[in-house]
Parts: sequence; C-alpha cells; structure tokens
Amino acid sequence: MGKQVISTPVVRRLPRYYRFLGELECEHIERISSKELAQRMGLSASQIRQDFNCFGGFGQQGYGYHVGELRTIIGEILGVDAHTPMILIGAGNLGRALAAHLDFEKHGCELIGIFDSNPELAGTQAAWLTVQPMHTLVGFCRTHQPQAAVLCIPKDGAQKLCDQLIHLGIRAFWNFSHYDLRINNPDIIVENVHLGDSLMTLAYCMHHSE
Amino acid sequence: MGKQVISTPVVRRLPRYYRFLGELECEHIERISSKELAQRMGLSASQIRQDFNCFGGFGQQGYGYHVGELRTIIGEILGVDAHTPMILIGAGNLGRALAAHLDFEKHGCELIGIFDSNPELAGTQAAWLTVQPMHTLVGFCRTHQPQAAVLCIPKDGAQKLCDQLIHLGIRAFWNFSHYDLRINNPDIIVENVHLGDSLMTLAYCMHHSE
DNA sequence: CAGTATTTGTCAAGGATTTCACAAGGGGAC
DNA sequence: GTCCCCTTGTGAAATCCTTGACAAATACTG
Repeated sequence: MGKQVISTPVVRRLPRYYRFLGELECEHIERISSKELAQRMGLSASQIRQDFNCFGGFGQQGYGYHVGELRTIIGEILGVDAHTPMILIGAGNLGRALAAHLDFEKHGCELIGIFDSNPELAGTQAAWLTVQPMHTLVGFCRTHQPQAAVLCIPKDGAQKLCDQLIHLGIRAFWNFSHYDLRINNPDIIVENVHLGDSLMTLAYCMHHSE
Repeated sequence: MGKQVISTPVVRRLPRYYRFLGELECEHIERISSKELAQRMGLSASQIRQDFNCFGGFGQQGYGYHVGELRTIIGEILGVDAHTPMILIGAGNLGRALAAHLDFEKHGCELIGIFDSNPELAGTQAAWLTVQPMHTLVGFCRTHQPQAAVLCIPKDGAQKLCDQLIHLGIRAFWNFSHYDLRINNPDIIVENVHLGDSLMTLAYCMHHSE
C-alpha cells in the first residue's frame, strides 16, 4: 500500500476527467474506452490509461471503464464529499460573484463565512451569507475552525492577512489577489488564480498567431 | 530572424515575470540579477536566464538586467498595449465581476461590449458599459469588429454560441463556462478558466497532505 | 589601470512527462 | 465452448522541460 506521489500534471487533469465523466453520465453512457474518452477530451489514449493507473487499474480489458464507477472513484480521490469548511475574505465584486456563482459543496468545500474590511459592507448579503466585519474573524475561526480561505482582496494587505490566517488555523489558500503569496511552511497549500495572467496569455497567443 | 516557437511553460511564466518586474519598479529597484529575481519568485536562476533568452539576450554580464527595460520588452512580447477589442457574453455575477474587477486595458485588451440573453438584464449597467440584448450581437460585431470574447455563460449554450461567434469574426475565447469548448480550427485560440477545477485541485491537495 | 568578483548566455546533463508498442486477459458471436 | 476482436496495464523509448556548469564579458575596487 505504498503511497506513491502523484505528479502535478496528473492531479491537474483529474478534475477534468471528473467533469467529462459527469457529462457522459448525463448522456446515459455506461461504458467508455480510453480511446473514445481520449477523442472527446483531446488527449491521447495512453495518457488516460497511464493517469488512471496511478491509482490502481480500474478498467477491464476488452471492455473499457465503467463510467459511473470511475467517476465515483475519481470523486473519492479528489475528495468531493469532504465538505472542508472554508471562509472568504473580500466581499467585493469578485468575492460576491464567486460565492454566488460557484457550488462549493460540489467541489469538496463548504463556504461558512464571508468577511470584509470595509465596515459599510458588514451586514450585507453575499450569496446566502451575511458579510461580517474583520474584527469578528478571530472569534469565528476559534469557534468554527475553517480549514481554508478564499482571498479576494487587494494585493497590499494580502501577505499580512495570510500570515494572520495561518495563525488562526487556515492551511490552504485559494488566492485571487494579484499577488503571489510567499509562505515558507511547506504544509500550507496555495492555489493561485491569476486572472490577469490568464488574460495576458490569451493576448500573447493572439498577438503571435496569424 | 527565425521565429522560434516558444514553449507553453515559458509563455505562462511571462505574465508572472511582468508582474514581479512591476513590483520591483514600485520599489524603485533599477537593476536585478537572475539570482536575486529567482529568490523572489521561487524559481531557479538558470530557468530565468533560459526563459529570457528565448527572446534574445537582454541582460548584461557582470551587471544583470535593467528592470524597466526588461519589463518594457516583456510587455511588448505579451502585447500589453495591443488594445484588442473584446466583448463579454453573460452579465451574471461572474461576468459583471470580471468587467468591474479587471483592468482589461492593462492586459492588452479593451472591453467594448457586454451582452446577455436575459432580456431583463438589457439596459442595466455593468462596469461602465450598458448590457445589450443578444439580438444586437450580429450588428455590433459587424460594426465594431471585436477580436475576442469572454464567455461567462452556462455550459448548455456555450458550444453553439461559440460557433456563432467564430462566424462573426471572433478568433479567441476566454472561457469561464464549466465546459471545454471543442474547436477544430487551429487558428482559434481558447483559454479555459475552470474555477471549479482549480478549487477541486485545492481540495485534493488538502485531502492528501498531513 | 590591473585584478577580482559578478553575472550573463549557452551547451550539455539530468529529470519529468508523454507516447509507443505489445503481451495478457476479458467480452461477444456463433 | 471456442475463436476472434478489443482494450487494458505496463515497461521502454522518445520528447520536453529544468537544472548544472563554465567560458566570456562586464562592473567594481583600490
């Protein structure tokens, strides 16, 4: 039962597999071969087989993969039913949009609190939650023990707030601020989402193709 | 003047370099060595040198790189001053937040129109633009010739809309719908931003580290 | 002005990831 | 039940990306 380390590229493909298998389920397709899945996803069949094999072979020779079963397994690997408690800091445009737009529970998390440093926003609604002022953060964390935080704040205060949150028990950050958090503790997980970078990449590709 | 193809990993690092160089400029640092930049960014010095060399050596031996100059060059490579005209489809939570939150002009683009299929949203304000109904889309594209589109729509209509937009002259998509666009034309550029996938990756990392 | 300390550009080695190729095993037809 | 076809799992080859090492060139020091 040696816990082999899974490489980053494989991990980043897992959610995509999960999504495509969900689509197949919607189409009531019960079985799929690596070849067929590869065509749908624009990958190579052997990559798919290699990826799935990181977690142990759950296909059948001469048959392929059971869609439902495979999706369940990948869901378990990803931890989609974990309901990790999560807070969101920064109830501006983006913060509110994320809270409203994204189904956290279907992705392994549960949004349990929203905070903003602007006192005027405290008390307003964001999605189904009430925005709380920052001074209640410490007490809230003591009581509800959130594990992860979404950061939708300007870059200036980001690093300081991040350090504070680590002290309060947060061990994972989903970071939307235009800033790369710098954390020396390797147990703290950071997922940076730099929308500006993504847009620039698009601009680059347009600029360099005709 | 052979136009060497730049590998994807390098292209994806460019915006990050651009961002860090901007921070250095704010701190009034005029020169930087690959070693020092590497420490700040958490990369290796030789990777930085290798990356910059894809575009021709613009450092000085024994000195390092001129921050301002380097940033200007990378900006030109990325095309940050291109002002590519862009439209946004889907003025829901996320669409509005993007329009308001992101400075398109600083990233090589110019947002010139917002559309939504819900007639009730037509006429409302989103950022500094007025949301337009979908039936004006064709005319608008003929007149203003947008080059790229941001898609903030549910996945159901995404593929169909995408095909239609290609007909109207759109050649790049910044796709936020929970769906992978499937386009056979290699000249069309797609940048998928799957926020759900990103959140699941975070959940996976939390689940598999203690 | 000579000597030393830096630092780049670059080539080669090392690692990581993807693709290829094929043996082994199961499914379906008759 | 037997044969044939299909598809997986897997080890090895190939490709791609990152790191290491060093000569050549520049800046700085006294």
